[in-house]
Amino acid sequence: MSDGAQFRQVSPVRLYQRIVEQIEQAIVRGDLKPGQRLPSERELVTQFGASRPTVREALRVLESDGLVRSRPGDPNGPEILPFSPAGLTKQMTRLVQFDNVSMAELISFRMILDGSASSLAARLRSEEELSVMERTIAVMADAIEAGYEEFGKADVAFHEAVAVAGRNSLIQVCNQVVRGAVLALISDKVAHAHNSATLMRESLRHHQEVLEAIRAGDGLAAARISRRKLYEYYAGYVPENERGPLLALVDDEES
Amino acid sequence: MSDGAQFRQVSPVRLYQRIVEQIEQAIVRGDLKPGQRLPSERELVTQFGASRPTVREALRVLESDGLVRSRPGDPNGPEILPFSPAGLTKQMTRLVQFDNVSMAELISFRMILDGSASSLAARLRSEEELSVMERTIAVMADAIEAGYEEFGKADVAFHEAVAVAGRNSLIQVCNQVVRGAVLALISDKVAHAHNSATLMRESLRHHQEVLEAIRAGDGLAAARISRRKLYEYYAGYVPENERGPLLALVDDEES
DNA sequence: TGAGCTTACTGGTCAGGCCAGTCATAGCGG
DNA sequence: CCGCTATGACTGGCCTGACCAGTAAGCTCA
Repeated sequence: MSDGAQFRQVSPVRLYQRIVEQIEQAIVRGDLKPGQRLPSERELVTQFGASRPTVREALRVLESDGLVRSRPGDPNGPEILPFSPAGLTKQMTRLVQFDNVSMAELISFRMILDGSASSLAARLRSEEELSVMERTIAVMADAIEAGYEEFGKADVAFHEAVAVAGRNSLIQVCNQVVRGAVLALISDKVAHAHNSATLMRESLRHHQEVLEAIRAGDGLAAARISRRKLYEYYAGYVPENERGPLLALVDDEES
Repeated sequence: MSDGAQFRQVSPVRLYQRIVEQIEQAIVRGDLKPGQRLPSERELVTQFGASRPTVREALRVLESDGLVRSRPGDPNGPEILPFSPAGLTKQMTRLVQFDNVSMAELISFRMILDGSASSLAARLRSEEELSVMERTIAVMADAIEAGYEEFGKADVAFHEAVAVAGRNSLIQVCNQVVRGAVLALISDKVAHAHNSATLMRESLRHHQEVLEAIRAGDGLAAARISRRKLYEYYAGYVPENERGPLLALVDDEES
């Protein structure tokens, strides 16, 4: 068949890439588990039959991908790291900076993710998960006096709990990433503006409403409240003429 | 204030990282635009005051991040690449393989993204965008005889058009990434299974229904149909006892 | 037994070199 | 005059060997 005779573009594979692939696959396969150590650079040199600079290039790439970490003088060699979405966050942040993704799109995306997570949580949550959410909200209430630092942490914990109850770690990770990206863009403005007991109390109330909807198993309401809450919270950072898509999400279930 | 006196953990910054940062920021700032060239390695050595292995480590990291590309013998030096979500895809794929994200979660996420995109598109689409979608559907219809290869391309094009009309490039990119991850997991099974005119015709009909809902401006219907379509298409790849969360999404707007 | 020193490692960095490839250009033949 | 080819000055890919500043384990000595 002619399909099988098609040729793909080739690109020369560098030595260091082969090394990266081997180590990467060993980690993915589970042959190398987090916490375990790689042989020392000089030992890898003999195992791979490449020179030290080449081995080091591979290690630098793996390190930049968040798979391993080298520490000078460590006699045990580079450490295999547990998975972390940090790499995803980095790429996502890059996407935002590069492709000039607007604040509006970012928040729109958060509304979608958070709304979906709440909706799923409303349908799938167990009793224990519900009580975890209640506890995080209690922490939020206590943290109002402690300042935005503490409050923010509890806020994040609540959203994590919702995402967990929604049975979807992708939403969890993406939401985390997008939240990070949003904060990176408005970090200076937000630090003081949100350090207000009034705002925090309002935010707390919104969270409580979401929790109520989740408890009631009302996915639509949970999603709607989540989205509206986010819109009210962040709309101020979006130019007025770009708020259309956001409002479309707020109205989503009502028309 | 005591907040200001808090110390953060420090980690020794390697030389190559400083180089990566500088080049990275130059790209982000726009000082270096895609297509432009970096100085040669030996020139960078003098500019950064580092040795060639160090400069090369930095270049390898940038290359692995998809920011630049080095070609042997190229007298113009490494090329600045246009942004591509390939890095995101790589990280997302890693997330899937590592954190053992299940097929169910992947598809659940696609249903959310695609549904949201359709819903947004229904509310925000312009007439031109509508006609673009119509054209891609026409291409799909024509491609049924040409085999799944062509059909798949047109399929992707339709979803792209919807995402564009939804005014959210994040959805676009994420959807693309997740679709890639799904295909990577089931590529072998899907190649022949989907190469069936019956399946393609059914898929085409589903797409037409989505388009109708978008044309009518009915966001809810567009989202519901999108999700249902994806569920029917992919449910076979998900173990039965994991389909609960997916069904929760299908029923989402009906209860 | 415990505190301090020695030593054998580790990774970080450098200098310099060889090779194969690419490309522009100079010089050739037409 | 034009087109082709050969040359040479580059490029990146890779290697060798070396030095340094750390770490940590083991040894010595009080």
